[in-house]
Amino acid sequence: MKNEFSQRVYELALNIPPGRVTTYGILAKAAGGGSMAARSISSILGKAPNQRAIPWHRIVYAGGKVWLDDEHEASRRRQYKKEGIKVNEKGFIKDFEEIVYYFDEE
DNA sequence: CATATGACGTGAC
DNA sequence: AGTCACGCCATAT
Repeated sequence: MKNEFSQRVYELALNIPPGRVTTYGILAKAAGGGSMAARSISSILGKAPNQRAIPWHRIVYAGGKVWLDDEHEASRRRQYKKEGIKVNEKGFIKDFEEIVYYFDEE
């Protein structure tokens, strides 16, 4: 069912290991859709009731680009540093290919 | 059922 | 690397 998708997305999002990151595309694909379903991810998680439990900092753009927000940039960088994730000044994750999580590592 | 929206992806410049 | 236009998908109204 379609509802399965959103449920799966939610589960996967919360299942991202600390110190690792994933992209909207990977998440969407792992949930049963394609890379192009990334839009729905933000739609689903963005409208989820308990956003407080959603690890947004572990969900990045394709290529390891981190979502930048002038207001909460400092706190986000702090979380990344806390998990050992290095982020560039430009907002790109250092060694992205090494810490990206594809949900297929078992 | 049609339209708008969202923490996106991809390709072109 | 940065920006733009267009495409894609699930929800909300």
